[in-house]
Amino acid sequence: MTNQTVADAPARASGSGNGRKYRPGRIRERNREKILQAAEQEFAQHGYKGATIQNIAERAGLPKSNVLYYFSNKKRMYSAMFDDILARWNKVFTDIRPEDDPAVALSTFIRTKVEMSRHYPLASRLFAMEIIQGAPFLLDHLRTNMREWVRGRAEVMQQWIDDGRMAPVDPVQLIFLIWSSTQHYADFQVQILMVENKAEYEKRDFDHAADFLVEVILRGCGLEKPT
Amino acid sequence: MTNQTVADAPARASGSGNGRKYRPGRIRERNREKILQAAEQEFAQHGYKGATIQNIAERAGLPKSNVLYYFSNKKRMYSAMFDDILARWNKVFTDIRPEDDPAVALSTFIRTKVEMSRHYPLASRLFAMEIIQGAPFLLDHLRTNMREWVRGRAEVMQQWIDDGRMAPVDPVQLIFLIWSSTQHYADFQVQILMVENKAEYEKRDFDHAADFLVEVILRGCGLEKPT
DNA sequence: CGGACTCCTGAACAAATGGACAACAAGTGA
DNA sequence: TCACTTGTTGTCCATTTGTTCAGGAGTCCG
Repeated sequence: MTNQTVADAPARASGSGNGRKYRPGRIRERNREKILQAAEQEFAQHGYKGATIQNIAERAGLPKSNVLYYFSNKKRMYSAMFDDILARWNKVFTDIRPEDDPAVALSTFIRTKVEMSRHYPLASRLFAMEIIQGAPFLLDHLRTNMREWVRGRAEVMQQWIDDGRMAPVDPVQLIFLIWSSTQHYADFQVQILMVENKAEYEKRDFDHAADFLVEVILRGCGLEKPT
Repeated sequence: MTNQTVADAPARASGSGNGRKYRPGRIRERNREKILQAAEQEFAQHGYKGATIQNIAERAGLPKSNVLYYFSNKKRMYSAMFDDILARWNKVFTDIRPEDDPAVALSTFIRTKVEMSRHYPLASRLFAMEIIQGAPFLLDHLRTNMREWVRGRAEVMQQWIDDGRMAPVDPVQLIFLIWSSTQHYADFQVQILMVENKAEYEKRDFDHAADFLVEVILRGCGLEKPT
């Protein structure tokens, strides 16, 4: 929807029209990035309504007016963030094909998602927040893109099942299971750390979690951990 | 922590001291309940910062001032809610013992949690929100009660493993897996409904989900679905 | 240098927000 | 009924919030 190449910045800048061509400028890109990063923190922590532009500005180390220069209002800023995040995600997700080995494919899927929880915990929490709040901004995305995505993967899994290559479990539920269990490490980080009495995550924690999930879920699907 | 029998209401009512004994009154209980229910909706949808007393009042069908009469401020109202919810939860959770059958015990655990997602989706979302926001109000609860709870269950499971009654999987991770996968149906309701192209949940959806989870997770632990 | 554009920001504002309070209404036990 | 506690609510207030705006600084190209 929103075009994110040039952003929507000027908003009320002068007439534009047909002057000399002008390079978008590096400053724009740099500040945009700084702000979006700050926004990610703030929105992930307080949700859409709870987040304040003032706070975002402070996190970014800029005056509020400057933030509003780049994103003319709160709503647009919020959308822009999701455009960014969804683009980032789309880049990572690999396809699965009927001729793939189920064990390898599922294992890769799980490990990829755990890595995402590790590298982009804020994005994960942000997404969780948005959904819990009723997905006012992402409803459309869920209804179209995500539904298709799930349908596609589920069909491949069903193929595997029909070919007797894995146990007959509901593929859609399986996707939900993988989503929830992997995202959990990002969304409920605080809870996990408290329960495990740790100050912060280490790399090996994620490796351990991924190993566990791969083992249990694959076995649950009648598969063996790939070598 | 907070005593919830008489609430904190009067706040600035006259001296109290030693007048005649006075019955707490039914009105109090009824309104308190109405407000807490409204608060549950509002806080679950917008988080602590995003929720407004005005909105809660409207949902409860009362003037804002009246709401503030019962809960002298926002923070107290939020805590009171969690006192309620945690009490409700504690009532439901059954213990597990080393001599129990692992398959039956885990199966019951999973089904109970799915039922909770079905009956108290707001509470689940509320809890999720609180954790995502960094658990400012529940940190202590996580660090003490919940940690102990997990430790206890994990010990029993470890016992089962040592006795060769289930596959050697990390018990703590297993608890996280069950938590995340079952809560998912409450917290990410909108996403699931959109992806499955449904308007709302039906009872059978939860039954189906519970059956799926029991089957996959139990098999993942080297167990067989109990009859 | 000069002009055209981008970038920056303090000030101002209307609306919303959490909360205080005082006056009043209703309930309760004797 | 009376004395006292509990319940109700309109009004007020300081602060915060999203957003506008006008003017000024900075940057780039010829």
